[in-house]
Formats: sequence, C-alpha cells, structure tokens
Amino acid sequence: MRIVTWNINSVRARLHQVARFNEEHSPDVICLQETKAQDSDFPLKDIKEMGFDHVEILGQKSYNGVAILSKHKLTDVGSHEWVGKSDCRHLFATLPNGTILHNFYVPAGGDEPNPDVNDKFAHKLDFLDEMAKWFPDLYSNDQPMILMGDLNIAPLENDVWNHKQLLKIVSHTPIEVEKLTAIIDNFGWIDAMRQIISSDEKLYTWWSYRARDWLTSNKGRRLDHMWVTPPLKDKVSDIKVVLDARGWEKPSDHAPVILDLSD
DNA sequence: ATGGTTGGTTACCAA
Repeated sequence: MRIVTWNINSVRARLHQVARFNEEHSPDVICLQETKAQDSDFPLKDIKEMGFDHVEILGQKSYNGVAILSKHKLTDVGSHEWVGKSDCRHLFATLPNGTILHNFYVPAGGDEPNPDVNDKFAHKLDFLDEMAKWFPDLYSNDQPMILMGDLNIAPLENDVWNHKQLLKIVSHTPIEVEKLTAIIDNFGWIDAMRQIISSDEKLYTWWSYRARDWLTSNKGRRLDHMWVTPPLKDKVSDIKVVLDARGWEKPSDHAPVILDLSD
C-alpha cells in the first residue's frame, strides 16, 4: 500500500503534475492540501480518469481545501471543524483494510510569532491545542491509523536548514514545536519519516518560491509529516520525499511524501 | 534589515 501526502498549492494549476506523479509512482492514495478550489470547481473528472475511483473533497473558494484521492473504496468519511471554523483543513476516511487516514492542513500562522498581535498565529496555536485533545478523546492508538499532511511546523533541528536562524521564524518557534510534540506524545503517534530517515540527517519537504535556486541554496523545512499508530510501526517499509516534483515546471513549493506499508 | 515568488482573484490576500 502506497500512501502519499502532498501540499499541491492549487489542484487546478497542478493537475498535470498529479497525472505525472501517478504514472511515475503508482500511489494507492494521495492526500492533497491547499487545493484552492470550491467543490464545484474541483477537477473530479480528470482525477477519476487517472484511476482514482474514490475521491473525497472538502474545498472552499481561493483558500485551503483538502482532498483524498483513492484507488480503494473509502468509508466513514468525515471532517472536524477545528477551532470552530469551517475552513476546510481536515478530511478523514477508512480504507478497506481498516486503516483510518487523517489528512490535515494546519494553519501557516502568518509572519509574526506573537499570538497577542497576530491572530493567524493565535489560530495556529489553538488548532494545535485542539488536536492534542481530539485524538485521545475519540480514538485509541491500538487501531491502525495514519495522520498526514502539511502541519506547517518543522519540529527537529535537522528539519530546517539552520536551527538557530529559524528559532523566531514561524514554523520552527519553540512554542509551536512544543505543541506539535504534545499532539504526538498525548496519543502515542510515531513519526514515520524519522523512523526511516535518521534525525541526524537533514530532511525537508518545502522550499520557498523566493529562493533564486531552491536546490542549490537548499534552505528547506520539513513541514509535511506522516505519523502512524503503533500497530503500523513495523509495517512502514519505506518513506521517500519526491524531490523531483519540486523541480518540475511550475511546481508546488512542497514536495510529495510517499509512505509504503507492507501488508 | 529587506525583499524575494506563487496562485486565486481581480486590487490584494495568504503562503
């Protein structure tokens, strides 16, 4: 089973890249974030022609939006309105083997890492606090479950190109890292990417559009994540960040992340 | 210290 998370930064602008990725990597499921299309504008027909017979979408005009593209039947589909907002940041569904998928787009949080003056940062912190309570309230971690998506936080020193220079940059501030770690610890999630690729190595999934040459400067951050519950721990056979896709023509600023699970 | 780019929507907002 091959499961992918990808912040695509507009599904309509990147439709040909979904097709290319599908041909080159044969995923079973792709969880998309930042689709930036209301449901009536979602290119459902094109996606289905790629072989994704089961598609769940939750979109809004211009901003945010998540989708699950699947070649297997999806059941028990739903979402939660985080911090009381209906801003299309979460979708969940269950695969035929019983594995529950959660697809998240956590708020980016703006530029100023001070919740007193920046409402977007306050919203991000509230969202994270709610996530830390929500999973233990509703689930047990002895069921197979995967949480993936753009969490907009790079928690470890080697998740950013320069730890010290980014301590006051939103996505790597101590308060965000502390809250993300609390979500993991409260429920017992396993960081599948770091189980496969050692925390001693730099690992990024996002590179700014503003860099003159993203690959040469390589000032990346690991903003996208794949977490699994303990029953799936030993079934994670591989993780890959598909760097190629960041270098395709008119790319998203995020690379897709592939999770391979053995049966 | 500052500005750099992109997508969606149409004079900026969010990332």
